[in-house]
Amino acid sequence: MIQHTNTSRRLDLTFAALSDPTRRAILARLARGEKTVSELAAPFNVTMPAITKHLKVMERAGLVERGQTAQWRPCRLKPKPLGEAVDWIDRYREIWETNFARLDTLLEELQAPAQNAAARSRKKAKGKVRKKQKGGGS
Amino acid sequence: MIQHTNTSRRLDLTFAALSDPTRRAILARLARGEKTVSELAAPFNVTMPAITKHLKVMERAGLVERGQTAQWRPCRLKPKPLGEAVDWIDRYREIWETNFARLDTLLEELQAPAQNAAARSRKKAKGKVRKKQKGGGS
DNA sequence: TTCGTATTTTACCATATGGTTAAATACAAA
DNA sequence: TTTGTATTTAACCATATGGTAAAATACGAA
Repeated sequence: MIQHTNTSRRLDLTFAALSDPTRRAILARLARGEKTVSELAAPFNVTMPAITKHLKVMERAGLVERGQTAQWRPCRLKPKPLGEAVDWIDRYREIWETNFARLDTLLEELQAPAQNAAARSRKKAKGKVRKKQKGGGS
Repeated sequence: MIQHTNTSRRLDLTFAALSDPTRRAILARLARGEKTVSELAAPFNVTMPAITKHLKVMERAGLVERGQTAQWRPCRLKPKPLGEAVDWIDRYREIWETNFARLDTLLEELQAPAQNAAARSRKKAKGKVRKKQKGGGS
């Protein structure tokens, strides 16, 4: 029946919010600063209620926060869920890439003399992971 | 009408695939190595067809690849879409955090003597961003 | 108070999603 | 060829999603 902890539920909402191109575009524009609903709606070819709905989805995910000044309800981006999403992905990417590195090593061992294979594999296992990320792995 | 480029469509599918807890759990287990469908189904309280469907969603997103040995169709994780998803998020998180840093500076300027404000803001703008990530920015 | 503007709410519609059971398919082994 | 095991397909159901048009709400300004 799956865990479905609070964190898990939040990830559901965050990833779901990110799975729509209109919402991602809204987010991208929101990243540059606070915007009103009509400002957000302008570039898209959908009606206002559609945007309102999208904003609700993002609000539910904790990705946007809204203000109120007169009849305007400006939106601003809350990046925390984005961080949690990245953290989740990175955890498993890391494991996967470790496995990949291990497979690498294994394949190498299969075609190398057996005596120094263990030593070499211990050596190689560092620095292989997190190729793509900006920093060195932790 | 939104762009809806190929990359955008891929992100749709990837984020949608990640938005379900069962699928995330499958992914997590797949990260530790190849598994057959029944192996994957075992820990969950759902029927096999449900798992088959989940796997199709993940396949469509390019997150899993399947083999075939006799009547088994083992699944293995393909991490590339995960990388693309993280890249997308990181791009906008970075912009947002830059804005945040700028706002910080702005607020500071508002309560500081005007003559050295500009100089101070230029100084502070570095290193503020990417708090959470392992490496240094850019 | 009345008008105009910004936004949300209320039906409503079509399609997608996540699940089920039962039947079909694919293959190995007896 | 029959049997057993792994997996998918088909048909169905309930609910969610993304969209609409039209009405309701909230507020500032005249």
